[in-house]
Parts: sequence; structure tokens; C-alpha cells
Amino acid sequence: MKILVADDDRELGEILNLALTRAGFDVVRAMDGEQALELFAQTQPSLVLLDFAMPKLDGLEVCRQLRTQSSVPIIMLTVHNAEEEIVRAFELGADDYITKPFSPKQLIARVKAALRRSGASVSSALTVGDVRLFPERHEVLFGGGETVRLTPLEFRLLHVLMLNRGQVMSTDQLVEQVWGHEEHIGDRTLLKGLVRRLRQKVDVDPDRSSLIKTVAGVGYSFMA
Amino acid sequence: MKILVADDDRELGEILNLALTRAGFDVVRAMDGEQALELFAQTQPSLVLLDFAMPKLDGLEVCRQLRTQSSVPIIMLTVHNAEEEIVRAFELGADDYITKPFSPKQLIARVKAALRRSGASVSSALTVGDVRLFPERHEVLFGGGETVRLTPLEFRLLHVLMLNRGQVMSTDQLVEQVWGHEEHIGDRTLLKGLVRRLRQKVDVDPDRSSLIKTVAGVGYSFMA
DNA sequence: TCCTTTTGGTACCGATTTGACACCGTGCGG
DNA sequence: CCGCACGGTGTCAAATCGGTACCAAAAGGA
Repeated sequence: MKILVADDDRELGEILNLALTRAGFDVVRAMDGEQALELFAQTQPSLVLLDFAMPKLDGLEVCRQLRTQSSVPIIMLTVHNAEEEIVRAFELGADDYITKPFSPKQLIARVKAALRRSGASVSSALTVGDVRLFPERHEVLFGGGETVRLTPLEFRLLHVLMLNRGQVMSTDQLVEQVWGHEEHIGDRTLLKGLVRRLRQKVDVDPDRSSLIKTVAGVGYSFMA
Repeated sequence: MKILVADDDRELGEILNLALTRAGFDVVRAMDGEQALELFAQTQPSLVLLDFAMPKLDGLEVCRQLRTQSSVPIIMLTVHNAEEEIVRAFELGADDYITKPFSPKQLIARVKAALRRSGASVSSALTVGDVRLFPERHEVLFGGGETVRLTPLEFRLLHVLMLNRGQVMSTDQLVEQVWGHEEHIGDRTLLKGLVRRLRQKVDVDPDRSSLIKTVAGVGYSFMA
């Protein structure tokens, strides 16, 4: 279970890191607000710990922006007696807050509680190489950050291929999983067309060989 | 989400009433301690705000009696420096206290925090970006302050979309959740019409792109 | 009741997506 | 050398999809 920690205080960050790691979480660290948003998009954590005071973008702004795209649990870290900040944070959709200083024990308890409340709304981002696919958003993101618009069938094909990365999928398997039913089995024409259109969108870099490898006489596989 | 406010000070009560209503809560008012107990039994609120000084039964006594029958969150309202009262209130099972005078923002934050601790769903008001939705009133409030009235179906659609912010909801999912059951599944016509009407009301700023993003071939998602 | 609001439904337009054809080059076996 | 199977490409028509306008039925309030 991944947790994104956004805090510019190196020392505090280390404490958080240690406590969370010891509790069995994977920690991803951001040192400022911009980086936090970036890492969120990349890593799709299950929970976010946000410090209020941060360079570039402060915690409130990060919170606001995260809330426009995700309902991930957000816990704010704040200094004592900052009522005003806390109120704003709740208004912007934060789930909880912890005042510094706090005990690691308390932190873990809050984190677990927030995760429990959020149910199992874990994001299932699929990453292969520098291609990331978000099923719940129907979106594909490249390492650089560019997104590609895919049609429903293109998306399903890519999804299937990425779920089975490295493995060769026979044409029949692919046809069945993409189109869903028997009628088209045995017909390679449709798959040919679809693979072509998908390659045009996905193979951004014309130098490198296609991400979708053809295995002659069998089918296709994604990446090597 | 209902909140019982027990306070004999008419002016203060109005402030409380307004602040809570604006935050999306339903307010039930009691003018004295007896009435508070009575209304509690009748309306079963999710939280109780209790003034210390009240006719018939004072706040402490009401608190004590409520605790014999319910674990509802209780927040006491007290004048400044009434240490003794505060200690007694906690002993009798109060969850939090607020000293008068207080800001509406602070009040809301405390109320939400108490509700959250109690395990109830945080707030009935749903905020995404600068759009806030009030379930009970079938109304949305924008950052600027303008409100828009929604019809029941429009409201349900927006509610579902906001609850799943950032995620793409398929047309079938939406149809099922808005209309309730199968009869209409597979029919996009109704949804088209509803989305259009909702957009007309919600997309106040004609410059910006619609808050309701259409994901071609799949469905819609709510973004700010 | 009458009038207003809300909802269901039809028709049409333009854009996108998809299915389907014919054709091309390559590699292989006879 | 020829024919053939296979995968890739160009192209295009048909189907689908989303948006809009408009209207009629249904529901709700005064």
C-alpha cells in the first residue's frame, strides 16, 4: 500500500518515512507541492500526507487540485493552533489532520483509520515501462506526461496486452477479450486494423521498435 | 445530516443555524434542555450542540442524560475561561467544546471533526473544486456564492459523478444509479438529455470547458 | 382544477469509430 | 521461379456516438 508524503522538512520527512515503512507501507516522498502532484499522477498512492507549508505550491493548493481528480484520502500536517488552516483544509476536502508534533503511533492510527474509511478504493494503475494505463480514468499516460486519447476498442486491446506484459497473446485470445464474443473468432482482419491504429497512437517514438511486438504465426505481445 | 442545536440565546442560535445550514446540515433547534431531550428522541440527529446555560435543564444535565441513551457526538458551547465547566463536560461524556465567541468556520470544522471521529460519513456537503453539493436541498453552491437548484434526477446524476470524481462512469453505470434499475439500461437517450440539462445549469462559466467531461465511447467524469 | 416544472422521447447533424475491402512486400517450400 | 500464407497499409463506407432542438406526457403545486 503506497503512501505519498509531501513535506519539505527533511528531518520530519525521515521520521514519517521510518514510521510508515515500519508499519508496512511503501513511502513515496515529494519535497514540494509541484512534485507532489507529479508523483501522485505517476504513482497513484492509496493515501496522501500533506504538509501545509511547502515551496512552489502549499498544501492547501495541492489538496484542492488533488480533489479535482481523485478521492484519495488526504491527511494534512499542521502546526498547533492553526484553526484557520484546518478549516480551509476540510473545506477543500481533506479527510483528517494531525498537528505537529505528533507521535508515530498516532500517525499510523490516523493513516489506518483514513484508509479504512476510504474502503478499498485503491487505484489500479497499470505500469509497463514508461506507459501507464488508468482503467478507472480510461486514460493512458506516458513517462513524459503526455496523454493519448484511445477509442474504447484500442483501450481494451492495450489493457489486455499490458495485463499480460511479456507474454504472447494469440490472435484468438485477443479477439475474444477485446470484442467479447465468439462471432469474430478466426477473423484476423479486424485485429490487424485495430493493432495498426493502436500502434499509430502508442508508438510515439518512431526510432524505437513498436511497443507491440508481432510474434509471427501466433499473435502479439507488449514490450520486451 | 441532522444537527440538534440547543441554545436559549436567540441571536447566537441564528448564527449557528445559518453557519450550519450553509455547510449543508439540517438544523433542529431547541430553546431549553427539556425540549432538547424531546427533540433528540424525535429526530435522532447525528450530532448535538449544547449550550451550558439553558432554562429547565442545563447543558451538563442534558449531556448526562443523552449519554445514558446514545453515543451521539456532543459539542458543548461555553464562555471563555470556564475551565471547571469544561472538565465536568468531558467527565460526562462530551466530545468537544467551543468557547464563545467563535467563528462559524471554526464551528464547522469542529462539527465535521466530531462527526468524522464518530465514524459517520464526514459531511453531507460534497465539495469538488469550487462546486459544493447539498444533498438535502438539491442545490449546488459555487465558489462565488451563486446557487443553482437541481431537479431530482439532475441532482442524482451530479451526486454520483461527484462521489466518483475523476473516475469515468460508464453510461450504464450512470443510468443504473440515476434511474435505479434495469428498464432503461442500454438506452443512452435519456442520459443524453439529462446531461445536457445538467450542464446548462452547472457550467455557469461559458469560457471554461464543462465540468462534466465526456469520455468518448465510455461515459462521463466530473472534473474541476 | 389549472399552470408550471420535470421527464421521456423523437429527429437530426456532424464527428468519430469501426468493419471491410483490395493491395503490397516478405519469407518459405516446392 | 512460382505460388502462397502472413502481416502491414491505404482507403472508404457504414455504423455508432454525442450534442442539440423540440415537443408531448407526466408529475407536482397552488
